[in-house]
Amino acid sequence: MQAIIEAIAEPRRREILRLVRATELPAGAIAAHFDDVTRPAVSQHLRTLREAGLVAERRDGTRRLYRARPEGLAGLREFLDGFWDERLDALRREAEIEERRPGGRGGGN
Amino acid sequence: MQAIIEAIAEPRRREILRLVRATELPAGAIAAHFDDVTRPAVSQHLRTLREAGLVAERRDGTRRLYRARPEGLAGLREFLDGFWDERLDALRREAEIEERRPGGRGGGN
DNA sequence: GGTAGACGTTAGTTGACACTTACGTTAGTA
DNA sequence: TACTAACGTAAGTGTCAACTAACGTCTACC
Repeated sequence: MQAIIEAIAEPRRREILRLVRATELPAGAIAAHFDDVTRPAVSQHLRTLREAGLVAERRDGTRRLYRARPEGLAGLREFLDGFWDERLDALRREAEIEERRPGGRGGGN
Repeated sequence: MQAIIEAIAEPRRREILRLVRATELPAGAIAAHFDDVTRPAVSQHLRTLREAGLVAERRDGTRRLYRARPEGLAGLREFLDGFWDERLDALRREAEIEERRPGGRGGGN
C-alpha cells in the first residue's frame, strides 16, 4: 500500500505507467522516450514499479518487456472507496442521532 | 493532482485524514493524538493537506477546526478510473485487430 | 490594557531519493 | 571463444522534505 502510493507519487513513474498501459515495451524503448534522463534511472524506476506490483516483467532474449498491471492499483482504489464509504457512514450516523433528538428536524434531506 | 498524491503519500498525513474523516477536530487535538511528533509538525502537515484541498479549515475563537474534504480525492480517483478504462479500451482494440486478421481466431474469449 | 492559550511560521538540520557515471551480467552471433 | 547489444546494479552526489526549537499572531478573559 505504502509502496504503491510512493511509486505513483513520482511523475516520471506515472509517465512510464502510461507508456506501458496499453502496449508492452522493452526497457530501452521506455528510456528512449525521455530525453532528459539516463537509461539506468529509468531502470531504477522500473524496479520500483515492479516491487510495488504496478508493472509485470517478461524476458525475451536480452530484452526485458514491461507492461502495466492495473490490478496493482486495486489497493489504492479500495483505500479511496473506503474513505468515501466510511465518510458517508459517519454522516448517516450523525443524521440518525439528530433525528432521535426531541424536537429534531425530522424529515430533512 | 501532483499535490494530492504527494499529500497522501506521507503516512502521517493519511493518519490525520482518518482522524478528521468523520469528526471535526481542532489542531491541538490532532497533534495530541501523536506522541512521537511535535505540534508544529502537525501544523505543517495540515497546511499541506489544506493546500491540496483534502481538508477544510474553520475558525472558532483561537482554535482552528479541521475536517476531511473527500471531494479533494476526486482527481486521484479519476486518474485511477481513467487508467483502467483506457487499459480496457486498448485490449478491446487489440481484440478487434486480431479478429480482422485472415485466419484470425475469431470469437475467442 | 495586560495576560494566557491555541495556533501558524521561520530557520536550521538530517535523512531519503532521484540522478549520473562506471561496472557487472546475460543472450545472441561470427 | 571473442564480440556486441540490452539490460540491471553499485557507488557517489545534490536536492528536497519532514522534523525540532524558537518566535510571531490572534482571540478570549481579567
